[in-house]
Amino acid sequence: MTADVSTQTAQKPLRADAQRNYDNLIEAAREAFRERGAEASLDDIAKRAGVGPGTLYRHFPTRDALIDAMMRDWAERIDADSQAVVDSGLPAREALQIWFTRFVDNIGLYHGAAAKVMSAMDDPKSPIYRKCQVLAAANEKVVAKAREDGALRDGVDAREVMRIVSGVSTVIDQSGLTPAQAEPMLAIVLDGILLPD
Amino acid sequence: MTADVSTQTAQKPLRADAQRNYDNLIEAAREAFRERGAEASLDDIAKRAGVGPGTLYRHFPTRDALIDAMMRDWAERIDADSQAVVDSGLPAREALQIWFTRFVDNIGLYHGAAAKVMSAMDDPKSPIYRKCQVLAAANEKVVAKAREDGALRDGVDAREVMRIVSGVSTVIDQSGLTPAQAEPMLAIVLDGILLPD
DNA sequence: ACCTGAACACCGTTCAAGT
DNA sequence: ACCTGAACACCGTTCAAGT
Repeated sequence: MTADVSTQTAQKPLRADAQRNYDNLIEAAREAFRERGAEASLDDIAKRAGVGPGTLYRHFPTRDALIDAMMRDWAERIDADSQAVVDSGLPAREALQIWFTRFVDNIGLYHGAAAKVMSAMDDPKSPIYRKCQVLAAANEKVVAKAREDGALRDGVDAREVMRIVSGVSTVIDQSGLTPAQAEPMLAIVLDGILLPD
Repeated sequence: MTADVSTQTAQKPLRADAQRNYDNLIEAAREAFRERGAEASLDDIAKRAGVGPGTLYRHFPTRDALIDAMMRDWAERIDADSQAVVDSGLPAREALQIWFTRFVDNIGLYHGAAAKVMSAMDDPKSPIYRKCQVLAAANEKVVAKAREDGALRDGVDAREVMRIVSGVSTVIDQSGLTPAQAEPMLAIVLDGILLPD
């Protein structure tokens, strides 16, 4: 189940120069997206990577395909974070609080990332859909643990929890707040899904 | 306090042809934004209004200035909705539930509107900032009423409530859900801010 | 098999020339 | 005082020519 992360994905091996271009493009994209946000110029990314624009398009036919490739290790980080929380044995409120905080951190890859992940959540045609499924599964796991502990209100659905925490993430991202400023909103969510007392 | 809404804003009167162009541009913008979302082509809007692109820029030097003009009656609708809820005499939960639902509806003017309002919320330099202030004041009023009724948890801040409901609105908008599908998320917010029992 | 970069298209923005 | 539309700049996207 553990994939080879050092090269492309799980595809046929690339020619040496192509592999280098591929890696350079992803690195350049990370920089550019961090600096400029989700609308970063693809031409600029190609320039930073030292390749022609055609090469970028060869490897990544769409902007989303490039973003998807940038997020390779992201899914693994998500899995690790959710597993750590479930294994921690912490009480439900603390466990969920940590998980939500990690959620907001992880989804804030660059300006506009939270919104992009959100649109992909319900769109199976999006290249990022798979990544969202990983996030959904991780969230489901943490919420299920809290439910087993008898801590959740009746009718609380993991999917809705994921949606609302994504919403909080978008607020942080779009309003230019720091991740720490998500805390009051996350407190509302916690009180909203946990049984009182 | 009630403004003349049939012409420009509260500015000097425009020459007759300029006023017609101004109105046509706003109408064209409403159509275009509804169809194409927040990134609608300005050139296309000018064409729809039957004017040159220069005319659009004369009246609205930035995209946000045009959006702000489109939202003229919006602020009044917000005010009316919040007042109606406060005057209704409904119990806090029902009142807030109706207000939040209206909030989500109102902020979903076109695809991308919720995110735009959110970014303007904490940015006094945005042309839309004033409109956000109106929304914030209306929300404050409804939340204050619930607090007077002794229905709110300690430490619940109207600003945070506005942020999280804006977040819910963005989820609806970005994920292509219907406003009705906000209900489970709004239920979480309600349980999160109201005193149990 | 992969890369380059010129070429095209589209759109935002400005401004000189008009009325 | 206001409008027009040509002109420019920037960027996404394609593709013929190269290695």
